[in-house]
Amino acid sequence: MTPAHADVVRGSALTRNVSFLLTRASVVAAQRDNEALAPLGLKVRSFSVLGLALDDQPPTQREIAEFLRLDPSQVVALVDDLEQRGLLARETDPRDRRAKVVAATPAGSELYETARETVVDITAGVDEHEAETLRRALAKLAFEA
Amino acid sequence: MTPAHADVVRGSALTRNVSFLLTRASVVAAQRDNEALAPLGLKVRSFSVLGLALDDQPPTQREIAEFLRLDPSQVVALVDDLEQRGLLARETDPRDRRAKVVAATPAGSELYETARETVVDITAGVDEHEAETLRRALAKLAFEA
DNA sequence: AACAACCATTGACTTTTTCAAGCATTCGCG
DNA sequence: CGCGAATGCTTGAAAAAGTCAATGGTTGTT
Repeated sequence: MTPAHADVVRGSALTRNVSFLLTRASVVAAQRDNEALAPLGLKVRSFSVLGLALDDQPPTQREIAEFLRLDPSQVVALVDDLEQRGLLARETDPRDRRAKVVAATPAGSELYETARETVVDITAGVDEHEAETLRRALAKLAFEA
Repeated sequence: MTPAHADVVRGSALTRNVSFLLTRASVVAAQRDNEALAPLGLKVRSFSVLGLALDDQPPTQREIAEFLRLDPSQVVALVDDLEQRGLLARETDPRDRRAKVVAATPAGSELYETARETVVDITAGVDEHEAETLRRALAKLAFEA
């Protein structure tokens, strides 16, 4: 076991800084999730894209980019990868032929399901009421743009 | 105003995924903070390092790396920059001459103070009780390694 | 019909992240 | 004590992620 060197610093004012806690928590979560998803050939990014593509009314790439706060060009790469693996498909939006709707294939939704089981819920150590307040507060911060 | 394209996707299951909310919220926060800090020549990273160097018992680079979850080599670059600008100083730790203790200079702590005022508190729209639960829950997630 | 706005894509470029190797120092153990 | 393993900082290279401008096809507006 590492002798918790970080404890020295634990008393820092940063510990009460929500921005800092946010980034540290998200890094911790992302590292864990990426590790869990690696065997499936996914990362949190591709996992999220797959999840969005699963919707009844699948999103366009632009919507994905906005939702995930990515540059559209990054979405291209993500979708390219998942499409080549047969996990989702691009279709030009009939209502706007510039846009491409991204929908998961059966294989994609199947993989997503196993992936979802693989990723342990991060709020395991938190009680349900607290977890719910957490979700609500985070959602507020995440979508306050 | 943009017609909130992302709303289409707002109902996605991801919206209840804490990991996702965490990363999205932290990206939003980081972008805002970076923007606010830019005029001072700081980013959230350097701001954090400065904050840690302000402690009564200043940390070593290794401790900074661990606390910020960065690779030690990244800390080198950060400290290099801040040191060249006279905002902090390296001193070899008398108790372990391999390690270098990083302490803020007066100029550094002054800049940190103005920086702290510049960065608007992200929990402005959240009531205090909720903010406190948020902090507690985030801390749990952030340090559960 | 013409023009501006918009989506997806490409390519270039910068920044961030991740690794491995190096030197100096410390620690544990014989 | 002395020797090898481990640790802390530093460097440099490679991979990944982020940013930005330009292009082709399409839409919407005038």
